[in-house]
Amino acid sequence: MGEEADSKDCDMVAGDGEGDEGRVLEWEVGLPSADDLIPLSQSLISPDLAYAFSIAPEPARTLLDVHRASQSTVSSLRRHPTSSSAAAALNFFSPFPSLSSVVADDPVVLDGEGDDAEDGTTATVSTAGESSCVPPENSGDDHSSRSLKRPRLVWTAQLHKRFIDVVSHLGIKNAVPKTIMQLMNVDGLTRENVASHLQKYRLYRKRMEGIPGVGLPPSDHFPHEPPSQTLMPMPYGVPPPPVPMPVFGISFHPGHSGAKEMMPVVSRHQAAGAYHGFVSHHPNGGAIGDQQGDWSAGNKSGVDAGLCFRSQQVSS
DNA sequence: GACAGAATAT
DNA sequence: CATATTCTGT
Repeated sequence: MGEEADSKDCDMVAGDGEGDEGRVLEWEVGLPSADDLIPLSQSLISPDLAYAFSIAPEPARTLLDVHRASQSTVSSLRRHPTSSSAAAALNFFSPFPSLSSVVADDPVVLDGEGDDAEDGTTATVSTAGESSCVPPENSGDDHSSRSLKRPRLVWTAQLHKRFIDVVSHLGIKNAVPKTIMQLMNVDGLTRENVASHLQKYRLYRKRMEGIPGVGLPPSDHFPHEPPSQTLMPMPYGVPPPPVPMPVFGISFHPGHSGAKEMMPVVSRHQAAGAYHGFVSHHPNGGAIGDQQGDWSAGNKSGVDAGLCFRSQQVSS
């Protein structure tokens, strides 16, 4: 109906070949170099592997596809000036986000259905659910993606980080499920997913009110504030996998017999698994110093290399 | 009705 | 315990 909004501000994506002019180096800190990334044109998994797991061959994706998806997301976000405050929060999208690693600079894909880009930069979420990657075609009656129960979402460290980033940017006040969901830009992530997590997050914070030693993030903040690191990551344990866990991963449920089907992705970026653990403090427990794990949200350098989410939204 | 948030259920 | 689902109030 009205393509008025050009993606003027969006052209800073790496589309212009050597356009170093438009690049913000700060954003690239910690990112793998171009050489480390798997080219978009290359599938993440080998054909054999794909076949073995009955994974449909991915359509070739180009940078354009990625950009297109990214832009559509951004523009769609822009189109909804939600509220005043939320709009303000969205602001950091266009001009010049000084964020180090928040939202939407890369579209996240949740659900490997097959029409979204997926690469090193594109985050992907991973669900735990049925064993194999490919859900049986659905014999008979199923109406594509509708009425299908999605597999349980696993909040990986990456996902959680995004969550935290977004929440901290919005400020607790504006951090409501819908907005968070939008800003996280994770395809397939639902409002209830976020709501549920948010609920937990809030509980966690509440529990921690007044506890010295650890700073709590400002409950609210102003329209434009740089991503102050003053946020309170829930204890997400992830960062350095003590044990060699090179694989990247799909977080599968421990429910399935030994079939540990992780994509033997060669990525040397360890991709965190699910976070393990909230601190379980007892309400009246005296000792609160324990840090069962700390949510690795403070991890600036760790750019979300890959969230992997595979939903069994069989279409077709 | 859509949504947020809390309460339950799995 | 982590998430999902359901319920309730706005």
